[in-house]
Amino acid sequence: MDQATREQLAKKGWQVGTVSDFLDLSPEEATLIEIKLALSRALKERRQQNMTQAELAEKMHSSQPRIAKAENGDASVSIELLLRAILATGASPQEIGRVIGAIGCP
Amino acid sequence: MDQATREQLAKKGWQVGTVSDFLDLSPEEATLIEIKLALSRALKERRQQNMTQAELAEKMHSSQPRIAKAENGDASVSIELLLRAILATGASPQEIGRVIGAIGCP
DNA sequence: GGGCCATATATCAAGACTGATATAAATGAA
DNA sequence: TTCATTTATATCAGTCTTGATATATGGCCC
Repeated sequence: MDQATREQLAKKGWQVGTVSDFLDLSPEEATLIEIKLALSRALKERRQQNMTQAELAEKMHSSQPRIAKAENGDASVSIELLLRAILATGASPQEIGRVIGAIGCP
Repeated sequence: MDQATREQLAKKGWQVGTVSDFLDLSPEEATLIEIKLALSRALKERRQQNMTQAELAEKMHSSQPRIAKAENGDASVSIELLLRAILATGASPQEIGRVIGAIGCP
């Protein structure tokens, strides 16, 4: 993860323990964050093709502000909510598998 | 999802709203549960090849009882913890992607 | 400019998830 | 069987995530 990415993450509330911890995330922690970011990007792409944040929120019994946070990779959004949202856009497990499997593949 | 699967789930605490709701989960809710179950099965397989529950727990700063619950598909375990555990066994995003992508593929 | 829609940000109480702890059950070797 | 190891179950206080709500910003047409 490069420095620019880290600064972006910090702005969105990502922190693991102290700030100094944040400077060297374990590979596992970094991968987990990458999974979240990949899911939020995929969510945004899929949702934009079919509906508005408010519509998706209603469909999945959540709220528009929470979808906004999910799409922006906010740290307060769980993977669980990201997956629920992506599934609500009509994605299949296969599509989700592809999104996660593509992480780190140049 | 067949009847036997449902009965197993009920025993582990899976419920969405009331029991009657549980009898007809939305496809999205069902898929989310299938994702969790697939991840917990994969976790158990991978972990057993290399280490004990206690060892894995220490490596990822969790506890042995929580790993046990994760491997048994307990409803009180989040996808987040499942992923952290699988990553701690050394799995790559690609392997996780395969696990999720294989859901529903006979 | 104003009005309208979509998205972003802030706050908060209620509920879910967590690690820790204790303990019980299973497994297996001697 | 007894003992050691591993795994399962139960409880609980602290923390994190949630939906709801209010509000702010941004774009776009008139």
